Formats: sequence, structure tokens, C-alpha cells
Amino acid sequence: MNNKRVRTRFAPSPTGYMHIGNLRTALYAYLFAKSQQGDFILRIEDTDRARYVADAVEFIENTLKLAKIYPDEGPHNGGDFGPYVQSERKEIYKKYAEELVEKGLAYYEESENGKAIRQKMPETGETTFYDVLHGNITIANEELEDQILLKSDGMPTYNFANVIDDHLMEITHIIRGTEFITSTPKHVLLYQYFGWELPTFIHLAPVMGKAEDGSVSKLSKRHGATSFGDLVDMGYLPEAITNYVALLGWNPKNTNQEIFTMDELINVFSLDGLSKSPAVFDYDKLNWMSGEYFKKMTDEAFTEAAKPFVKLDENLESKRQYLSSLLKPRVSKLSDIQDSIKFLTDMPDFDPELFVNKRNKVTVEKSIEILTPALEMLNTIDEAGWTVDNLNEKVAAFTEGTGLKVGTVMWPLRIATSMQKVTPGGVTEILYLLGRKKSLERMKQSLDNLKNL
RNA sequence: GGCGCCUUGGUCAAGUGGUUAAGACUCCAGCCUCUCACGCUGGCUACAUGGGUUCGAAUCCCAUAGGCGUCACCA
Repeated sequence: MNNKRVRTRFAPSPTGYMHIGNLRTALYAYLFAKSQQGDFILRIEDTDRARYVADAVEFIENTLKLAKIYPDEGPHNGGDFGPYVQSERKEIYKKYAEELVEKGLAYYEESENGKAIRQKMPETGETTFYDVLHGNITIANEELEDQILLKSDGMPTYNFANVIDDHLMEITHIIRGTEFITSTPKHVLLYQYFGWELPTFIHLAPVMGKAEDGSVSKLSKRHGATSFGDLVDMGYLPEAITNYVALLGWNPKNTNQEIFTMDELINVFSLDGLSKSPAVFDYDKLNWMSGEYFKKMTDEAFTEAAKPFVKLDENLESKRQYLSSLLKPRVSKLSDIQDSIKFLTDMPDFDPELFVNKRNKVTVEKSIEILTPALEMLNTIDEAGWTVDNLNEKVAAFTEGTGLKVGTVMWPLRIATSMQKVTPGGVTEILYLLGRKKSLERMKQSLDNLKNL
């Protein structure tokens, strides 16, 4: 251990896509740096010309911003160790690769593509490195192949560029996925060739996905959404996603708290809370956490967040916020809303079975018995009186007058106006949302249908 | 296949030689209730297997099995 300022980096290649696993890696690197009052660097690894995607850098930056991960240094953040895009550092890699050739630790290789430089590996012995999560990892040198350092197009390979840059950018802790464990000895050898101090390695277990058949594998397309953007599009709050992802493979010490703001995360984060075994992405848990975030929001904020996901007709539009307040405690993702309120616009098909409810002792006959006077009563309430409070009052008084149990009266009324077993809100809420005219029409229609059975 | 990593309930996970093996999600039951949801209460389900070491093992060691990763002029 030393007292150097902690510096971590997130080094994605510029594909126009932010996999959940990558986001989590970025998050952990960020949390660790910030928890140590250190720096978090964004570096773009675009040494594969064939994979270049336009605007990918902006995409990555915007995604990180959405997730509230703010780089101290990066392509558009400046910093003393730039450039932060590898394709702009070509000359640097070339210089170091040639230095290795001069030292006899690397060699040129001619092929039809041109001239490349390969790293010379020791043929005997073994290379050991320390990983915070896994302890010492040893791999026999004979397992290592002479790898390409500089490609024939002049670009470095990941295995070379990452070592040069991490050293030059004074990265102290390398946080990345386990898929790099087996190539780390090659990197370590490179550090040794140059006589550079080794950074601390932390290899994260992958994020897995569960397929329909129950099988588990690295989270991929077959599991549905796999990127941060996909999840945002589904109507999960960025804060909720980040919070959930933080807990996928990491747990705070000495607390059972699960809902964290970014600042709280920074405060409690520590490397020893990281788990070395793979974690399965679980929508059930995400849904729960997402719901927790919604419940904490003000009605105004929730209404605003839901806006892009909910198209309302003129009538409902004027009651948007009220509708939101009903939806807020029952929603786990914004994209579910539209379906759950469809019945307010389109009356579902008549189904007499829905009127039958054992617990509330309701039958078709009973429904007719209740709906007939209820309709008359509601008819006497004028447009001005059609408010939630007044409706509540009138319906309660009506119920009392019947001498029946509340549930017994409310059930048929709600079914008659919604024709749906489950609704966001009770009858009075529905009556209000529907408006006087529509409510009375629906109720009369349902009553007629019941009588004509 | 070689090499490497991983293995506590369905899922996320506490746990670092002595615990009734936490907690959360899911699921189930009950309460609350104008449905559902919320909230509250309770419940089901776990140390992969086999050997050691030890008075004592989820915790240490060794095998086996399974899963994952890696063996690119991709990262």
C-alpha cells in the first residue's frame, strides 16, 4: 500500500451501447475513486478501426451522466494526461513498442498486411499477480503466446495500449471484468519489461442473465434488455437502475440498507464488499426497487417522469396529476402504465362473470339490485358535484342506505364502470376519472347487459 | 481440450473455526381494505458432493462435479 492519490478509469470501446455489466464496472471504479477522494478517468479504447461507431463517445458520456457518474478527466473533461482517446495516442504506443524491440523483448513480424510488433514471452517460469478479490493468481509462462503489441495498421492492441495508458495516466487501481484475468500476466510482463510499478488489480465477476429455460449465462440479448438504455426505455428511473446495479455484485458492510443515493453509495463503498462470484440480473428485484423510487417521488415529479410513456385523451389530460397519484404506488416501470389505464378510454368487453365475487357476496342478481338504485342516485349528482370528495360522500351515504356491506356495494359499481377485475383505484376514483357522462353511460350499459342475460 | 476463475434458499446476499446460518426480492398465508397495490404480521426454501485437518467447519486443505472465462493484428 502506498499513499498515492487513487486514480481509476473506465475504458470502454466506443460501441453505441452500454451493457449493464460495463455500467457496473464504471460505477464501481467511480465509487471507489470517489470514496478515496481520488480521480475517475474516462478513456476511450478505439483501437479497432473496424468497430468504429459514430457519436459513440458522446453516447458513452451521456449515459454516464444519466447514471450520475462524472469523470474527472476524459475526452471532453480535459485533464493533464490526455489525449483520452487511444486513436489519438498512436505515436506514444509506437515509441514504446519500438523501445521493446530495441531491448530485445519484442520483435517485428512481416505478413501480407504489413509489419506488426510482437511481444516476446518467456518460455519457462510462471507469472504471478495479486488481485484484490482473488488473491494471488499464477499462470505458467508457457501458456502465454507472443502477442501482437502493434498491429500492422499502426494501432496498438488492447493488451498493449491499456498497459501504456494505465501507466502514463497514473492509474492506481484497475477495475475490470474477469474476462481479463487470463491476459493479465501478459500485462504484468509488460510492466516488468518497462520497469514500471504494478497497479492494483480488481477483476469483477460478470453479470449473468437467466433464460426462459432457467439456464444462466452472461447477460446478453437473449435475456431481453441488456443495456442501461434499454432499461431507461422500459421506464425504469436511471437512479433506480444504478442503485440496483450497484448491489449486483457488491454489498455494503454493517448495514442492510438497500436504497442509496449516489452520495450514500460513495460513502459506504469499499472494495471488500465486492463479491467474486457471478450475479444474476433479477427483474423482480429491479421492479421492487423501481417501485420504491416511484413511491418516494412527489406526484409532480412522478407525473413528469411518466409523461413520455403516457398518452392521454382530452378528458384524462386535465386529470393527469390525479391519475398519476393513483398510479404512483402501483407501478414498477413506466411502460406498464398505458396498459393499466386503457380501460378508462376503451371499455373492455362485457363479462358477467366479473360481477360474481364470493368474498363480497356479490352475484349477477345482487348486482342488478344494487346498480339500479345506484344509477338513479348518481344521476342526481350534477356536473359541478362530480368531484372525488363529493362522489366519495354520496356513494358512502348510498351504501349506508342499502344496509349492505361496503364491499358488496362497491364491487358491482366498480365492475360496471371498468369491466376489469383489477383497477388502479376504487369506484369513486374511476367515476371521477371517467367523468359524469361516461360514467353514467357505462353503468347503464352494464346494467342493461346484466338484465338481458 | 489446456489453463484460469467461481460454487450459502428460485434470485441478490450476510457470514472469515463454536450463530436458532442475518436481511432483501419472489412466492404463500393472515390483517388492513371500495378491487389491485401500499402498509403490517407470519411462513416455505440454502452452506454443490466426497474426503481430510480440528474437541468443533459454511468458514482451513485436497479431490470430484457443475457453471463461467480465456487461448485474435476484438476489447
